Amino acid sequence: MECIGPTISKEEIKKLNKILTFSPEIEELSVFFGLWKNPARLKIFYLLSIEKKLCVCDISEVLGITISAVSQHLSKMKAYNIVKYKRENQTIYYYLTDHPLNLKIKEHFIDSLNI
Amino acid sequence: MECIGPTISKEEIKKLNKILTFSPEIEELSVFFGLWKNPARLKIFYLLSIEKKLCVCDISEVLGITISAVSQHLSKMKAYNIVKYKRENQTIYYYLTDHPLNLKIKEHFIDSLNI
DNA sequence: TTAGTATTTTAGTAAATTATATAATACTTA
DNA sequence: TAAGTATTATATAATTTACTAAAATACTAA
Repeated sequence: MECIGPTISKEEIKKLNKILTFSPEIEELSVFFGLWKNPARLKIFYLLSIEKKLCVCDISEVLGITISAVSQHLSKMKAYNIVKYKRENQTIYYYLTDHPLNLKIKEHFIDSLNI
Repeated sequence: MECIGPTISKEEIKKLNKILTFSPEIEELSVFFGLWKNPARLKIFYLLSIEKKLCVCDISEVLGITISAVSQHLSKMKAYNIVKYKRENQTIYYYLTDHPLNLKIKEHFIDSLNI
């Protein structure tokens, strides 16, 4: 079905379209939210906010998914600077970064969870 | 590969597992973030925060996607109480609700977009 | 240097997401 | 009531996601 009668002016439409057609900031935000729409990653975030540092193996045990799956989640989170890691002997510990969006997610969404 | 040596105790693992295995709040949050991981829905949200009310046809023009696609996005957003609508003659206008998570998203993420 | 532990990478698959096109529905107004 | 406009619902195809299993890599410590 065609769009015959928009309720805002052609100019307004053109202006808004221009603003939004190429908007890297929105794309970036979208990717960022994409990371949080996954319950496993939300849980990892929650765990790391409590325990400060954990290894892949710990998280795998707690969440009940394979180490491989956890590693892949962490790798995605690492790519967006949500977590970092440091090695201590054989164990690689992951911990949350102080990425500004991280802080917002924690403060406004995670900390208010009633669990 | 098996997990032989977790770095936290069996009790700690069991406790955390119990907390997280069934956690409707996290599932809910996950669904909510899922709504914003889509750039089109982020843009719709942004548009509605500027224009206050818009019809499917307006949004379709601005975003350059079919009316059908917009309608489906709005329907998903409606289901989670992000938008409501009211009919005025033939036109159905959508507008943002004051859902508390809505306000947080707007205040902390949308308003700080530099576009 | 070799065996053992920890983790990542790769490959494959099932499920979810997002878009389009088309059909159906809802309402207005001539 | 019939024609026209606006919107939603349904079916489907393409893409993305998220998991597992197995192979590869990285490091430690005997």
